[in-house]
Amino acid sequence: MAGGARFERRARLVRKADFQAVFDRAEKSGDRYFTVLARPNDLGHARLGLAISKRASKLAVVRNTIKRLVRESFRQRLAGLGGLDFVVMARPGLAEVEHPALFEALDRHWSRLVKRCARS
RNA sequence: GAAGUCGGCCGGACGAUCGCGGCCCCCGCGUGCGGGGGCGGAGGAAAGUCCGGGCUCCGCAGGGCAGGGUGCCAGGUAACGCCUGGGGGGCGUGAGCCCACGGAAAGUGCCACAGAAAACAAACCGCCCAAGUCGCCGCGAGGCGAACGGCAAGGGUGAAAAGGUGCGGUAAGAGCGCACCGCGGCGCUGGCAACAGUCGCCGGCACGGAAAACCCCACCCGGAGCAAGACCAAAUAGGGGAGCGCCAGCGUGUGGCCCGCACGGCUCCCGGGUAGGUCGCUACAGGCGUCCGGUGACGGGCGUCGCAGAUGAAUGAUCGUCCUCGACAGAACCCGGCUUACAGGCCGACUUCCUCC
Repeated sequence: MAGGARFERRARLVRKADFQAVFDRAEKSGDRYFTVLARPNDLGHARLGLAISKRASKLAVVRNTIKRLVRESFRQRLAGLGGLDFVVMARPGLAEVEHPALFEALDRHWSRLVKRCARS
């Protein structure tokens, strides 16, 4: 389909070991909303893992909303992300921020991390 | 029309584009993936995890102790700490609302501050000198005074001071006596019962509060939980399953302990079980409609519908239009309750007041 913005299932971090690998050796990019970790894989496409803790918000509704927002951003940029594994963590206070601002912030993280991983 | 009480219901809508996970059908092949089509996809509280049950495993849940829960009566229910109806007490003009509502004459302990005294009563102020006692006066009869004497009516303290009011009574008083009220016991009547009664008899009254202090009484409760549990199965360690049998000791075993119970021996069989995966996993004490029984909770009959099943965890993002500008908040095995949160709105029944006819 248009833009090839599909996947999801295969584009997710599923195993505990996969998460651990990213946490162990990763490029970091952070701001006041998110902390994003990235690490190259050899699959030829990007994968996303979410680690939205209760510290970000104690309400399940809010955590779900954040996850959906991050997935949506990831889905739209998927084609340009290459073979990287990402883990996104949210910081407290996210709930009050407007969506467009969060999308912009995530875009910055994606492109920054893609550049850094390409260099190394 | 205004104020209020109770019960029930809804919880942004529509469209476009891009997406997510589930099931069914068709096609393709490399048999779990791709393509196409269709159907559905969070809540009234999904929440807190406070009760109750189903389900699963464990010794198939036996006896006792300990522990926990419940607590007016009757009914409903799978069950309950829930619901309905009734009784009692309290609040409100009223519709209605609220109540851990068994036992304090089984025992132990407690009742702050204040107060003399907080439960075998007692006596600070006060009241009284009739008898007895003491002091003073008098020849004497007697008089006056008093507390180490009598009293508990009045004052004062307190949430509460040992029935209330009146009359009699008395030195002053007191259920000391009487009347009425209250209280307790027994009976009778009504009610399944809690309980009630203008009822009768008896008792002058022996009954302060608190059981959300211990406790007593009655009834109930085996434990753990879907990370239950079953199956497939890399790695690693050596054990696991079935059948037959057992006197005692000892050991082992999900329950806090004891008893009881099972296992240990022999024979036969062979895989084991972490990562990962599959099942459990959604169909039901089910929803809706209707009729019947019941004051009601609810029960029964008939018809009809199929209503989320994820597992790093699916219901979203963007844009447009509209309106009364959108609260609290996200399923995780499933139900029944309770409790708590909640913008705004709708419907019905009833109460009080005002106005009009």
